[in-house]
Amino acid sequence: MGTRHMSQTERAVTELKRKIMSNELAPGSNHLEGELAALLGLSRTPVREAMLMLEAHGLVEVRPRHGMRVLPISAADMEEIYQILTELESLAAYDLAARRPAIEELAPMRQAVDDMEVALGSDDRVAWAEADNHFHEALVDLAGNRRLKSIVSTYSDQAHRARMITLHMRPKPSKSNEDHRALLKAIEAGDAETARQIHRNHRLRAKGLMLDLLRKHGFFHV
Amino acid sequence: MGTRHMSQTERAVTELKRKIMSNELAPGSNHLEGELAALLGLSRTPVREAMLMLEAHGLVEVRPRHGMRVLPISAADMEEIYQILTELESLAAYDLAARRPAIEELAPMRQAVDDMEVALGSDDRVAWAEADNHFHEALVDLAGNRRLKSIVSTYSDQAHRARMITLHMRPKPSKSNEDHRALLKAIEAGDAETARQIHRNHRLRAKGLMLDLLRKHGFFHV
DNA sequence: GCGCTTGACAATGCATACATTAACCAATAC
DNA sequence: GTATTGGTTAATGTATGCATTGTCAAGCGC
Repeated sequence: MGTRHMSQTERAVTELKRKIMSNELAPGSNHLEGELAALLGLSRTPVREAMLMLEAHGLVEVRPRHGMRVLPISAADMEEIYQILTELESLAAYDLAARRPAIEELAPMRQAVDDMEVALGSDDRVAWAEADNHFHEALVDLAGNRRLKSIVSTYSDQAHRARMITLHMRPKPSKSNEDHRALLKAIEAGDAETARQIHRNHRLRAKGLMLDLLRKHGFFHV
Repeated sequence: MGTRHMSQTERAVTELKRKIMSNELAPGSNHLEGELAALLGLSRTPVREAMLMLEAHGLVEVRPRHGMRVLPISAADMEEIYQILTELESLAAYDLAARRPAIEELAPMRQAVDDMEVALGSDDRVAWAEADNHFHEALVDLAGNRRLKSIVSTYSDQAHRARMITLHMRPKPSKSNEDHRALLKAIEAGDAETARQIHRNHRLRAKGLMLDLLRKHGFFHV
């Protein structure tokens, strides 16, 4: 891996983000600049910069004298996030369909759907989730709005922990795969409005499902 | 003013942002850490942090050895931004209407519309633009999705310079005021879907108008 | 004249030093 | 027991120092 030319700040961001996403740094926990610097084997300066970046990405909150606090994600937070993702990804679906992409451009999306199909067959939820991520990522990628892509990526990261929790509680995600195939078809047909509707409904259903699970299982925060 | 308890970093962010928004720092211009530190009378550390924050807000790009570059905003950038604002503000309109706010909650929006009416009468474009900002700000504020509010605020800032340029080229914004009144009515009636449509159309029209002006007057960047 | 190499310079990335000040705790007053 | 005050401590905010390294340009070969 090309960690050779990474700045210390980047290293800190990457490493801290990994630790947060994997719950190695527990939601709600506090971490002082000095601690983290020692933990990562760096001086406070790059750690401090990394903390500010993570704060900008909504993963932590920096409170003077208390270090950074890993933000818990409540059901209410997830609702905010899913609403935003719903609107923006639906827009991406619309735009992508509207610009009538060449068939081969859609290869990543097709690949992702195929992978999801396989994962579904062997009930490998982790593989399925990964392919699902690829699908959504390819969608906003191909839509071509760089800012939209950046926002979606930020909030997908925030949602990551919650998705991992509900992954094993939800029913087999076969309906999702149908949605994805249908979306792909609408995009291929250049039917922008249909693409938007399909994806919007897909996201709305996913949102409802996730929130139900989070609330039912008493996760007021993650 | 409470600039007393502001950290130097905050001061730097505020001041640099002001300079960028007012074109005191020209789009496309480059500025080294050292220069800015001297300019603001600080050491490089808080300036450096401020640069990173402005980069996170999409106003500048930091390139090692070249300092920060004030990002020009092209018509293509404005299109991206307006698409995002359209979707998210329309969602805000929907949500606000759906939660049937108390009449007095909407006072800021009503006030903004009144102010716009007055400004329109005396053809005071700057005052009109300010009131328009208040209206949109109040809308996303009242909708209650904090993340949505934060995104909209970020991208509104990015659009600021372009809006200021087209402000005096556009026709008298009377249609805007009609839209705002209609939106307010739909929200009062709790008619979420109508509110969404009205605001979406409002934004789409504004987008088209602005892009036409930018392109017609040869502003490939601002 | 054009492109490549080389070397000096200077901007940066990071470490560290230091003053400030908020948080905590103990002791006191009520 | 609770609230208030004052002192101590340590985390931060900022400045500064220094090694690294990318940039730029002059000079060289072609």
